[in-house]
Amino acid sequence: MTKICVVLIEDDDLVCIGLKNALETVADIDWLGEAHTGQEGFQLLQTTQPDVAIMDIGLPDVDGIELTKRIKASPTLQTTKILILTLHDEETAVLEAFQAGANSYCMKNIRPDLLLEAIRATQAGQAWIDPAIARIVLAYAKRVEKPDSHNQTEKISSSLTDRELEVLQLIVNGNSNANIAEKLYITVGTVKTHVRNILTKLSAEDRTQAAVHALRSGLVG
Amino acid sequence: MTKICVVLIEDDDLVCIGLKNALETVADIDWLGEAHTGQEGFQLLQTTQPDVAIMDIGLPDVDGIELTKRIKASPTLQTTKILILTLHDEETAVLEAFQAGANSYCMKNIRPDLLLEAIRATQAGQAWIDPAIARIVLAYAKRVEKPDSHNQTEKISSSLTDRELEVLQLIVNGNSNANIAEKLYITVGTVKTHVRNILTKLSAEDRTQAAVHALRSGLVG
DNA sequence: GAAACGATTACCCAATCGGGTGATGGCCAG
DNA sequence: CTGGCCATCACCCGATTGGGTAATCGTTTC
Repeated sequence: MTKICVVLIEDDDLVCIGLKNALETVADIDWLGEAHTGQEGFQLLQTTQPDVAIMDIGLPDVDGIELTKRIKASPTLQTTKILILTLHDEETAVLEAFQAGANSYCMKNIRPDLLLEAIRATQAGQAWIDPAIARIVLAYAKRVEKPDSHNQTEKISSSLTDRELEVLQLIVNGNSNANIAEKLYITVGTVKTHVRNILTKLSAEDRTQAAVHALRSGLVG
Repeated sequence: MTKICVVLIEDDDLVCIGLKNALETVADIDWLGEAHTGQEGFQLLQTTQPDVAIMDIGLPDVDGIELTKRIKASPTLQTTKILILTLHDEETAVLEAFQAGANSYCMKNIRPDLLLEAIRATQAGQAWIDPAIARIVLAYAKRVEKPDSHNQTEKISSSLTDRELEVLQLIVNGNSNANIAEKLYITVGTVKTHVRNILTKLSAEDRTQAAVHALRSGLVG
């Protein structure tokens, strides 16, 4: 059996040591070394050419997302898979990392046995997404899923007029009635009428409920 | 320890028996029964009110996607999480299932121990996506680019305290400050303080923006 | 041509919300 | 044991929201 060659790029010493101890002794893992900064990490990658690079997002110099882009852009590192290991669970960080070409994404509090599972899946060319992260990606996928939604959403949205949908979208985007009025070149009075009609049609008691309903049902993005 | 109540909706007898044997003996699983058709399954769900419903997509009458929609539309089954277990790894099926509101998605060839992991994660409100499926969802999310551009990567959200998260969840569920106070057995004054802190931490101007942010970033369900 | 519907505007009023300020007690770490 | 963090509560006040009611002006549809 061929071992999986792994390097770690992580600035936190504790995490570094912990992972090394946890993985070094595993039969099918070949621990090639670790780096503490992005620059250093890139050097290490060039010389070791690992199967899987485990990396933090929050590195002191070059962050994990930038490093991911460089790896994907490097002709000599095309076979290296990237496993992001981080504390961040913010939407932008997660999506940016994947956009950059990261293969997998784990939280630092992941159980060691699951991390091992993740490393193997990543090496095999699969994407392993931490459940906590999966929610974010899903929420995103759900939000962009809509260009061709001709299902039950149709019925609800058909009860809302075009103008009302427009107002609803602005509500979801966090606008006050005054802001909406400004953006649609109508008076606040009109906006209030639209909002009231929206609330009635969606059986919502206030704009917050309307926004949540709209997002969950995919009425708007 | 409270057990996780589970039902299975699956037309293939072999898979049915296999799963039952595999899961019935697990300590924290309470096997409430199984159904072989969508109709039958819906009945079973109504009477048993399980924590997690494991279901096939390819059912003879009402398919898993339709059934998922019905569950999500049913007022009495709001707490039931849905774990799709199937052979299908086609993009449309996967995306449709998630759009319908499925929480997790596993392939039938999943290893039993990982399935167990998936059930637990699902019950806990997380999304467990099979690595093979994750690739599809990711590829999709990647393909559809984000139209909304200017996002100033604020590092936030994880700084919310437990209590604040609790309040945020109630906001998303459409509660007024008075309602939240009632449900948490605290006064409105306290709720207002929490809400103000939430708004500050999330850089939101009002509760609606906070709710939208929470939903989008997966902070709450 | 009348009826129905959608978009627009205005006004009043009560409830809710959000900002500001300040205070108390519990708990934990240095 | 002191300072910081968290949860708790109380005020005040201005801004915003949502409900009710009513009116005008186009389209579209029957």
